[in-house]
Amino acid sequence: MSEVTLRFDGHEKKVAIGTPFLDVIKSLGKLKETIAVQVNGQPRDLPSRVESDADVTLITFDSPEGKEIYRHSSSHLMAQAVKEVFPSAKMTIGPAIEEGFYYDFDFERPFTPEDLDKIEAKMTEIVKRDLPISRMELSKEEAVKLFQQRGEPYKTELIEEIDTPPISAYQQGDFIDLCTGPHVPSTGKIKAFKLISSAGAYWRGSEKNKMLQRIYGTSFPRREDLDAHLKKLEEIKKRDHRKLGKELDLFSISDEIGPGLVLWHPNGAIIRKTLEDFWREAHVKAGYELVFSPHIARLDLWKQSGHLQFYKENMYAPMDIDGMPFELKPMNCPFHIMIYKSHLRSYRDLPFRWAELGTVYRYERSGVLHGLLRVRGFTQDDAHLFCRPDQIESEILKVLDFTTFVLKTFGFDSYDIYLSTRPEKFVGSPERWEQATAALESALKQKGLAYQIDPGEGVFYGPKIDMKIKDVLGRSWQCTTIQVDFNLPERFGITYRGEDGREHQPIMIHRALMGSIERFFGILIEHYAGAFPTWLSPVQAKVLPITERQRDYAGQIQQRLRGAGIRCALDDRNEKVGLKIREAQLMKVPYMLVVGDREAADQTLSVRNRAGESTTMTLEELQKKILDEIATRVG
RNA sequence: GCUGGCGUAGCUCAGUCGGUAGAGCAGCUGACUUGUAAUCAGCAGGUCGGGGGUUCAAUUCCCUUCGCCAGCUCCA
Repeated sequence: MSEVTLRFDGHEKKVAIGTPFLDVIKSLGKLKETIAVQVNGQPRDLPSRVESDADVTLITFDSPEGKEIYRHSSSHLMAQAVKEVFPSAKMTIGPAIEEGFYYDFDFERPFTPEDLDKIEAKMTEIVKRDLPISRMELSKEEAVKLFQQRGEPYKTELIEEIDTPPISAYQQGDFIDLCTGPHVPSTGKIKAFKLISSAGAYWRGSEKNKMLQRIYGTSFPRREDLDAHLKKLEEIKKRDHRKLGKELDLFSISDEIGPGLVLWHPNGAIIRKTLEDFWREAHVKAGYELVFSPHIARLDLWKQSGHLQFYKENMYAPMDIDGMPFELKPMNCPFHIMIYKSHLRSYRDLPFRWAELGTVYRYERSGVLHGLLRVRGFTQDDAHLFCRPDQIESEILKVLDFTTFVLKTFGFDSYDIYLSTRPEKFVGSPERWEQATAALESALKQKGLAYQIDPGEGVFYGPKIDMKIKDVLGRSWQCTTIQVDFNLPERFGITYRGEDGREHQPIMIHRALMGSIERFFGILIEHYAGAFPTWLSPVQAKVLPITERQRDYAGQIQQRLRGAGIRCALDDRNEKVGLKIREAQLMKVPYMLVVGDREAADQTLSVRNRAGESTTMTLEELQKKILDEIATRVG
C-alpha cells in the first residue's frame, strides 16, 4: 500500500492512501474538537479519504468555517427532526447564519412554541443515536429522481438549477439533504443547541412566492457557550431601546400622531440637545459651516434632482400650495446645492463643507418600522462637501478622521468598513468612477482602516464608504456613510470658475456620521443600556435629603450645582431615603447625593454612584468631578 | 407591503368555554420624619384599540380597520 505525506501546521505525517481523515485526526488525538479538515485549501468531511500528499488544516468550531459547518450540520439535524415529527413538511433550504442557523419548511401551518419543543426533543434523540453523516455524489438525473421519490419538490427545483455535477447530498439515518457540505462526521457531534423562534419567510426571499415556515436555532459544542449566548440574548432584550425609552421616559411614538413619528420627551430631548451641541461644535472646529434649510420645496426641485424619478417610493404625495405642488423633503442635498448656486464660485473657494441637522421624511413600509431605529421622520446629521476632483482624497481623509473622532466619543472604536464600487446602472464616466473609487480606497489605506470591497454595491451616482459600528455587545450598526456624487452637480449644472478661467463641475460628497439622530440615539440607549455617561445623562446628580431638616442644605447643593451648569434634581419628598435611592437608581442617575444631619453638619455629601458605591466628599470635590466628566465626555 | 402573533387601568400583567372585569406598581388623600434599591392605610382609576355583524346578551364568537411585535423584503 502506498503512502503519502500529510503536512499539518508544524509537523508531517505519513499515511496510507485511502485512510479516512477521521482516523488520521484520531491518531493525532484531536478528534474531539475537529469538525472537518481543509485539504489543500478545500474543505472536506472527516470520513473522506486521503488521496495524495497534501497540506491539511484542522477546522474547529473556533474558526468561522468551523462555526458555519457546525451550524449547517445543526440545521440538517433540525430538518431531520422536523421530518420525523411532521412528515408532511417539505424541506427547502437551511443555511448557517451569523449566530446560528435556520431551516425553511413548506408546512400547512405556522410552527408553534410547542412544536419547537417537540422538534427540540426529537433533535436530542437523534443526537443520542449518533448517526454517521455520509456524503454521496449523484448525477443530476439521479439526484432529481432521489428527491422526487422522497417527495421534496423544492429540492428538485434547486437541483434543476445546479449545472456543476456531480451533485452532492448528505445522509444521516434515513434523512437525506441536498448539500455541498462538508459536515460534522455524526449527529452526536452536535452537543448543545436551542431552537430560538419561528416565523414566516418567503421561498427565495420574494414576496411573490409562497410563504414558508422558518425555524431559527443556534448550536455550540459546549453547553456553557450556548448558555452564554442565551444570556446575551436576554441582555439584548433588557437593553431594547423601546423598553428603556419607556422606562426612562426618553421618547414615545403615539398612534394618534402616526407610526414612525417620534416624540422626544424632556429626558430624551436634553440628550438630543447635548448631542447636537457636541455635533455642531465639533463640525465648526473641523472646518464645516452650518446651514439650515426648509422642510418643503417645490415639486420641480425634486424633478430636477431626480428624486422624483429615483426615490419616488420613499416620498410622500405632494401638497398643493396656491395651486403649486410642493413636496416634503426626503433629503437635504438639493437645498445645499441651491446655496451653492446662489453665487458664482471660484476654484479658490473650494472646498465648501456645509453641515445641517436636517429633518427629512421618508415613506417606509409599515412592516419595517422599528422603534427609533427605523422611522418615517428623522434628522440626518448631514453634510455636503463641494470640492474639486483633486480634493476628493484629502476631503475623504478629513471625513474619516472626523468620523472616527465623533464615534470614539461614544466609545465606538471598532468598525466594519465597506467600499462600494460601481454598480451596473450608473451615471458619470467610468474614468470618474475609477478616480473617485481610487481616492476613497487610498484614503482608507492611508488611515490604516481595514475594509471590504462590496463590488457593484455603490449608489448609481457614485462610489461610497459605509461604516458599521460595533456596540458593547458586539452587534454592528450601519451609521456612517460617505458617498461621492457625480449626478447632482450635473443635474443642477453647478460649476466653479477654474484657474483656467473656464467653468468646471465640482464633485459633491454626501456624508452622515451618526446617520440619523433618532437611530443613533436608539443605538446609544442600547449601547449604554440606558446608563448614559455623565455628559449625556438627563439628570446628572440628584440630591436626596434624608429628612425635612436637611431641606435647606439640599436646596443649596442643588442651586450650587445647577449654577455650575450641572443638571441637578432634588427629591425632597417625605419618603425614606431607600425609596429615593431606588427610584434614582432605576432612572440611572449617575450621582445620588444623600444628605442627612451628619453631612449637613460637616458640609459634605454622601455620594452614591450607579454601581452602589458610596463615598463622602465635599461639594467642591463633587462639582469638579462632574464637570471634569462632562468636559472629557467620559464616566 | 406580506405571513403569523398580539392589543384588558398611566405601566406590567391576570381573567371571562358569551351574562358589561381583577392584581401589583404608579396616582390621589392621610399617617409616618425616615441613613444608601420599595413605610403603612384608605380612595379613585377601564364604553377590555376603533367600527360593523351574530345573539335576549359580546371584552369573549365572526368580519373589517388601526396600531404593536417577530420574521421576510427594504434601509439612516
